[in-house]
Amino acid sequence: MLKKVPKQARSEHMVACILAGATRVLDAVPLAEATTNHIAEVAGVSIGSLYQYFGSKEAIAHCLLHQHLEQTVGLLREIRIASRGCPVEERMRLSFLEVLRDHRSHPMLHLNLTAVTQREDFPPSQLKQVVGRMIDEIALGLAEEHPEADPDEIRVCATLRHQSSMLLAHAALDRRRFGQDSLVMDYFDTLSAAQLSLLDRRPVRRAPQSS
Amino acid sequence: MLKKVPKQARSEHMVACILAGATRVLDAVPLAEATTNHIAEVAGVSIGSLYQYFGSKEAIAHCLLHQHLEQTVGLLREIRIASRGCPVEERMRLSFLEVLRDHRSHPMLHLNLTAVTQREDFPPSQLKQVVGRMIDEIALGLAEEHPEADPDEIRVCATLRHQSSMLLAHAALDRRRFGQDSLVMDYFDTLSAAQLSLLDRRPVRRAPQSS
Amino acid sequence: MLKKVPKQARSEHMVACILAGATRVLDAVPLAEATTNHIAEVAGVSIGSLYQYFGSKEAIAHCLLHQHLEQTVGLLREIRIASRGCPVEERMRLSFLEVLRDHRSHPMLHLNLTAVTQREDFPPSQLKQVVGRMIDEIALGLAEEHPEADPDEIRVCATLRHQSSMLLAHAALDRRRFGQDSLVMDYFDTLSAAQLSLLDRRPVRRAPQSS
Amino acid sequence: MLKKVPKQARSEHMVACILAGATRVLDAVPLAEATTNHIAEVAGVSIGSLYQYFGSKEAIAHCLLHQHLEQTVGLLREIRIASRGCPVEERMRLSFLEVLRDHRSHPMLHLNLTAVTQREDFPPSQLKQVVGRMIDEIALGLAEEHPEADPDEIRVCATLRHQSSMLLAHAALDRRRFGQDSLVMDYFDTLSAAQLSLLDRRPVRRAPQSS
DNA sequence: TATGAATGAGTATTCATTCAT
DNA sequence: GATGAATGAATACTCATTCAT
Repeated sequence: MLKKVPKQARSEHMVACILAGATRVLDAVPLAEATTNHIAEVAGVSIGSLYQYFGSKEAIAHCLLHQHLEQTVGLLREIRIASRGCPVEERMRLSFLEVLRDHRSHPMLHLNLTAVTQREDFPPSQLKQVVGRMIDEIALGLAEEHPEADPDEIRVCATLRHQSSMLLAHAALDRRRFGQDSLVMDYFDTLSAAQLSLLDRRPVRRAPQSS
Repeated sequence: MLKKVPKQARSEHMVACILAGATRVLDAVPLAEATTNHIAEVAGVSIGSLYQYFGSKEAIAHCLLHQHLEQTVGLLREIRIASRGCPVEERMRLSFLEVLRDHRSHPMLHLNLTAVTQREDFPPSQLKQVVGRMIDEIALGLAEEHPEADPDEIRVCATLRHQSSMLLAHAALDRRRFGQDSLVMDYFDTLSAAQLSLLDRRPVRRAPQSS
Repeated sequence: MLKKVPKQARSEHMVACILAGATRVLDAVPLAEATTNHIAEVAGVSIGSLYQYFGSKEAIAHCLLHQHLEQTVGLLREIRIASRGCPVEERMRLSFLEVLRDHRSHPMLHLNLTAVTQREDFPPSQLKQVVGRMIDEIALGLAEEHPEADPDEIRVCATLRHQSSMLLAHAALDRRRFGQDSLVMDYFDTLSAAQLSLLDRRPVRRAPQSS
Repeated sequence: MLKKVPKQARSEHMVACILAGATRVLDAVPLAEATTNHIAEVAGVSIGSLYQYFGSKEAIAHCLLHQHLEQTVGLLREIRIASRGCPVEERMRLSFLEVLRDHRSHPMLHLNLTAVTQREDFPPSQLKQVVGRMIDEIALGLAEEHPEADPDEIRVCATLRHQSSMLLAHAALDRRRFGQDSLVMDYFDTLSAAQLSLLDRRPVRRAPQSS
């Protein structure tokens, strides 16, 4: 990802500055419209230095995405541990609220980073690993609630939760549709319950309570 | 939308070619990276001709989106009319399968068109109208099933269905995660039932705090 | 000049329309910014027809210039003949007023046509002839006043008059400098007198009357 | 005027090269037909570098015009100071010879720069100031000769002198008409005397109607 | 190592001109 | 002849990337 691993304090600070600049820039314009010169300028770093550490514009985006995923995984772990003992719905909701908060603070950024992921030429290895760790973390949470469930099934379910949380959080950014968060949370609760019921092998389909 | 309305057969063919080319190109790369020259080349049309009918790169994307939405609205209507008498779940599923098939045939394209929609400078009127018609069409389907429901509530529900169908269809594109459609349909059925139950005012959620 | 000499009434009308359109367009924008499509549109003629009669954009400008010079030569002749018997200054002034009026009615056009003349690749023969006739006409006027003067000298003087009249008329278009025509005419009279004195072989130089 | 002020020696050289190239190009073709790529090529500089310092094609022309006017103002000042004590005609002639020499060395260039001035969208401030300084300089010369004259009248006269010098110098470029400079100088002397006499309030005109 | 000047391939768009109808 | 759709070379300008200082 990084062209050169920063060893000295100065280098580390440089890389941090560049990423901070990139965060600000990519939170305002799509990656394709963001220029490296602009990122360097906002970062308060010379364009030459930027290329000392990042081989290309995409490398910056990838690094940012990586950094962000790592951060989120950490947060989710903390919440999982801290919320032990709470009712399921509450635990699910707490995690999602964290994701939501994160998206709300950098609306465009997440759209951009997701777009990077969708590219055909998306580079695998490094980033796939972090996504994997994210799924693992979610799976851990589900396993705590359903110790009896098949691990494979739990992973599939975790993957779905990850996907849908991201999608819902993105959608929630559109204030025109989701004016109030209560609507989003309602939606989330419904989704979440449905998903959990899938895990219970007792599908909700066909008007369950109406019988 | 179009700079000049094609009158002769030749012109119509030209516009069709350009849109076909744009479809192929935008199904491969994000709009920001697609070049007008490339679109023209793939369309087998000179760049000058492209600009004879479309004032800008964005105009092409907008036209494509418009065309596609119109098509989908039409399909949904046909399905709604043809499926009268079938059980609810079946009707819902038929519509969604259509959406899914469409996404599957042009995976990237839909991602791109959605991205266009998210742009801040997204132009209103023309396209917003078609999105409106789409919601209306979904609302009609719901109203047939719930004639007693409040029209406003139906529209909200229709909007949510539209959103979630899109989200699910997008997610389903990721073959790495949804290898078999049965999984997607399971997911859809669950979601769909949950949403319908919301309309019934009998939420699916298990043990909400309100009890 | 013309690709094809119009023979029929319809063709002549066509050419007239094109030239009228070109006049309107070139009176608004510099030749380099005027497009043939725009000229055709303003002329109410198809672009294909325009190229039927004029081989290129420049051909139109040249034709316009030619037409205009012919017209001016004719006007100057009429004035010369009609003003016989008037005092010299009056005669000179009458001619210049005609030139000035013409420039005032199509300010930009003259600037443009002059610019065409200045081009390095300005084509000779045809247009040079008309300019020659213009000089001849002016020379005739001077000869009537100075029958005793050497013909060659008269031609040089006529050339100077032509040049300076054009220049002065152009300059007079700049209302910021020449707010009132009286100033222009004052200037013209001074110039004119100085030129006539050159012809008298009694140069004005060095404060003539102050001695 | 300049997008970025050159600080290092290298940058200054770059800007100098670009302006030199632009001078050569604009001395051959009208601004509208000069391409930035061509200017860059002739200047031996990459197109990117050109745009590093000049925001647009027009910016180059304006800068060139500015530079040239500054230079001329400086020259005229030097001549005025150096020629103190010489007879009036001599002083006037010396200044004009300088202008003439300048035009002769870059015939088309001056035509082009003047054309730039005539554009409707001609930007004010910066360039207008230099033109103002030019008039001021000429006025200073006149004031030395006519200390008793009204300052306002001197400025009007200076403006006229500036105009007519330019016009005459432009006209003199046409070697077909002004084969020898003696003719131009004769013409200039006559004009100059006439103008000075205007300032003396004793018009040269022969037999005006006011007598 | 840090800098930022220099580079030039690449982009959207225009417009003179051709030619099938 | 008249039309206007089609063409594509050409243009102004941008920006990722390199490299001399």
